[in-house]
Amino acid sequence: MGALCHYHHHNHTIFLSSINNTPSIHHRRSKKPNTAFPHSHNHSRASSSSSSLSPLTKALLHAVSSGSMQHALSLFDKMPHSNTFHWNLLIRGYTDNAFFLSALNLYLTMRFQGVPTDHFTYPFVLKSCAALLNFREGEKVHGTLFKLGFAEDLYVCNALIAMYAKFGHIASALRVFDEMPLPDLVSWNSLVGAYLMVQQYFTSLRLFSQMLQTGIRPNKFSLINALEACSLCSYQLWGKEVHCYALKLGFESDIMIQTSLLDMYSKCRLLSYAERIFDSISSRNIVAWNAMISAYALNGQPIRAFDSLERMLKDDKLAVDNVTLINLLPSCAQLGAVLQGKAIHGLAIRKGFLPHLVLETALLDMYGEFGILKLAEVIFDQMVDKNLITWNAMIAAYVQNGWYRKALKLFEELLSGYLKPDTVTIASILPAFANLASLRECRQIHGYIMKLQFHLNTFVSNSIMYMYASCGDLVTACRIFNEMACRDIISWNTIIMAYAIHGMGRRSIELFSEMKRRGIQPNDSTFVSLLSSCSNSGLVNEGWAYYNSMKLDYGIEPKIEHYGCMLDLIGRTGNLDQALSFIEEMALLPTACIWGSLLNASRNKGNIEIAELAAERILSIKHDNTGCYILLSNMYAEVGRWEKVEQIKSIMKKKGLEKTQPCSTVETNFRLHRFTNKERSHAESEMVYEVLDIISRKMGHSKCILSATKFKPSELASKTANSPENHSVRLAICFGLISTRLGEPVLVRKNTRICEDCHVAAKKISQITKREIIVGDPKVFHHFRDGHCSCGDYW
DNA sequence: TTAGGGTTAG
Repeated sequence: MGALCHYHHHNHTIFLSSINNTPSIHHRRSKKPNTAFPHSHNHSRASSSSSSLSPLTKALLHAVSSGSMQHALSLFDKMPHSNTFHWNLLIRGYTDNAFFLSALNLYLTMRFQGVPTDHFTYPFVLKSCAALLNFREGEKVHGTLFKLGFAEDLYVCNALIAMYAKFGHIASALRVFDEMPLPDLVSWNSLVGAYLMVQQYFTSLRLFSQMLQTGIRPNKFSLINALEACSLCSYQLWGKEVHCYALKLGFESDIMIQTSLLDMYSKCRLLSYAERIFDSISSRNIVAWNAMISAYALNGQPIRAFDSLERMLKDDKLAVDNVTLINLLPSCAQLGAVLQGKAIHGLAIRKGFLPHLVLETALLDMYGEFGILKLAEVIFDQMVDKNLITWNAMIAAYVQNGWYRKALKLFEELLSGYLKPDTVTIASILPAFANLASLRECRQIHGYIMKLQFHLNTFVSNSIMYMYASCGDLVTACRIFNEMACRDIISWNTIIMAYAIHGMGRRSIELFSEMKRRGIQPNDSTFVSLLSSCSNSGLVNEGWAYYNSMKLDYGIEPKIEHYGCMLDLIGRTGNLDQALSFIEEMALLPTACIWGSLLNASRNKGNIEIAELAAERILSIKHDNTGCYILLSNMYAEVGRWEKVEQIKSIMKKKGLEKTQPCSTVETNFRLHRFTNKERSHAESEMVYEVLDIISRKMGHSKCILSATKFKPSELASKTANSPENHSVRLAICFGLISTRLGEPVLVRKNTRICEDCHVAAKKISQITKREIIVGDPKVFHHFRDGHCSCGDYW
């Protein structure tokens, strides 16, 4: 391990410069309790040595120390002259045995009866308030002890810091610390711990460093705190520095320090360092094994996590505890090992580990990742004890599986309860807004987020940006990006994706260049954004260039998403042979998405043979893919193969699949207007049809202009009851034209992809009316301006 | 008689 020590010469050294061997300062009680206060008269007696204690007092002391509170209470009741010392003893007994409410009540009785309290009383009372999370009472006790003159006592102050830390009231904890005459090691450790608890890792590290500078020699708890802070910042260099310091102080073979180091290296993504620490532990206990199992999951080595489990059971003959199981679950999720996951669930039940808040939340999360939402819901509903993390996990499970409505419902339920959402809640729920909400609702949640000050969090800002972009408001998405104080790689990937969704590939490329200029290293997601942008905008050559550069210049191996983008790009060129050979040469097994991309390409080219092939492959993977049936059916209809159309219709009927009812929406200031095909129930329907009629006439003989469809036998008109002239999107566009301000774009959102006729019509309408028309479908936003569309007529 | 402790869920 000595090899790690060279790091203290590094520029980033923050701690070691202040490390020396000065002995710790001895802190003495700074000030005697206020003896002028009337209640303190028999204080000195209370502190006398045990040799001069009465037999009854000695018995009470013994009872409390051995934890028999019943006995202690009966002795206390027998006392003719109980004093402060006796009361303190009893309060201590209750606190030590976790009867916090009894401890607090006893203190209140003490005060009520006029028994004087002293500086020994308060640490116990404060600890009880903290344990009960009783903020109100804790503050009251603080007020009382302040008035009584105990607020400068070292032990009382330390207990106050710990209590406020537990409440998450960092400002109060800091104030107590700042007003202390001479904070000691415990005070510093408590404050550092307090900042850890409120997740302010950098501040806690800064405090740790300040502590070193004042010459206080840290103990192992200081180092454990510092290591946790380093791991949560994922800052390897500082972690290594603390490691050196631990060696210097002789904590090399302290198992708690070793476990903390292991965990720090694991969270800093230095798995081999973590393994070396683990190997150096002479006698491994369950905590060390659990930490190692967690390390493997965290670093994407789930198989090794299970190997460790086996070694732990066999070599060290240790039994699993609930933490072991909690740590194994993410490995199951990574492997998609449903059976093993369920086996662990069963084991947890047999071992009597359930109910257990953390274990249940971890199970819920795993089932969510498996996509087995029914089981996740069962766990959630049956949990007796839930916290915010549990709620967030359930919301995330819904969102990740596309159950947005359920997610929104749960989110609303959360808001109406006593728990308050945090940044994780918000970042988890925003994709549901992005998918389902109107712009007005997006603005509402945005306002709410600003009120909570969560918009300052990069993670949240990224989600807000994406939400606006997917709801059609690219302008606001950009403004948020520009106003962000702290952009990470995800911010850049998101803004590039935002332009991709809106078919503005050139702008995506500019942003990619700017990102590189600023020294930000692109990752694999950056290329997903960039390649989809090239594909959506028809930048074929650029797309190929980036695809090649990704591998050559950045060493990023293409994932299935990258292949999907490239296939869309190839599809645009209409070269289906190239598309087929691309699929064959892929290093990964094609998914339903890949075949979907080929299906789309063959539809655009009107190649029904390849479409059939693609559809067959899709349905062999996902046999309930409605969109696939519909697309194929439409293609058969276009070439007049009605027997095939009927056949698909009957298959769908047999499988219980229903065609999604196409609908388009437009928002005015106050509400969302929804149109289906041939809609006549809208209040303004008459006006809408009048506008549609005027525009159709302006477009000229609509029939011939709009007949851009490649195959359109005359019989089609009679077979399709649903003529494109009455498609929802046109009604929505017309309503948008009359209900929004001139100069503003008309924004229409659609739940299915726009048909070719409507696409031609929308281009024409944009030209005739000189208005920008934006039509968003589940995949892209078409920006129609002056008779052209941003998608380059391929979607 | 008086303070804090390693692994654990989003």
